[in-house]
Amino acid sequence: MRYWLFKSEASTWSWDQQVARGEEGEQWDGVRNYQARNNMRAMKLGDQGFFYHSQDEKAVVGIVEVCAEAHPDSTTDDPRWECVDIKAVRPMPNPVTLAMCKSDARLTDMVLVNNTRLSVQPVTEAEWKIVCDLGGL
DNA sequence: GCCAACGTTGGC
DNA sequence: GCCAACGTTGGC
Repeated sequence: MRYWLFKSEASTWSWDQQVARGEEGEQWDGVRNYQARNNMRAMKLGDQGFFYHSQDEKAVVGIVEVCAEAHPDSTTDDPRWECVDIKAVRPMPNPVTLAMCKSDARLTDMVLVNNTRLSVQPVTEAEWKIVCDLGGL
């Protein structure tokens, strides 16, 4: 089991929209970045991920699960781009903000803190537990 | 709204 | 294969 973080602007695709998709989930399309795509290719069914709202909220607002492994991105004909499907698992009782992550000495190596522009990121097990703890899970 | 960081593109 | 130019993202 591995852990990930999915970043989205709430105005483009929000946690509420993700929740509304239910068990069916939704493909995480539109990624046009090799690093992010490679991360998605590495995902396995059942892997867990954080759902992060960038721009306005800048916080981890929920937990998602990979419900389909990498497949072609239906929003483009370009065969280079693939995506996974994810479904909402549960909301964070208390959203974990970027500021909280930055100020926590245990999270200084977190990709979210160091590479703000990567939209699909790996999260270590230790980081996962810390963020879940901060979020009230 | 600005700007820094970073990825991608294209000319050479 | 290098590097300058450009576009995009996202924090502030």
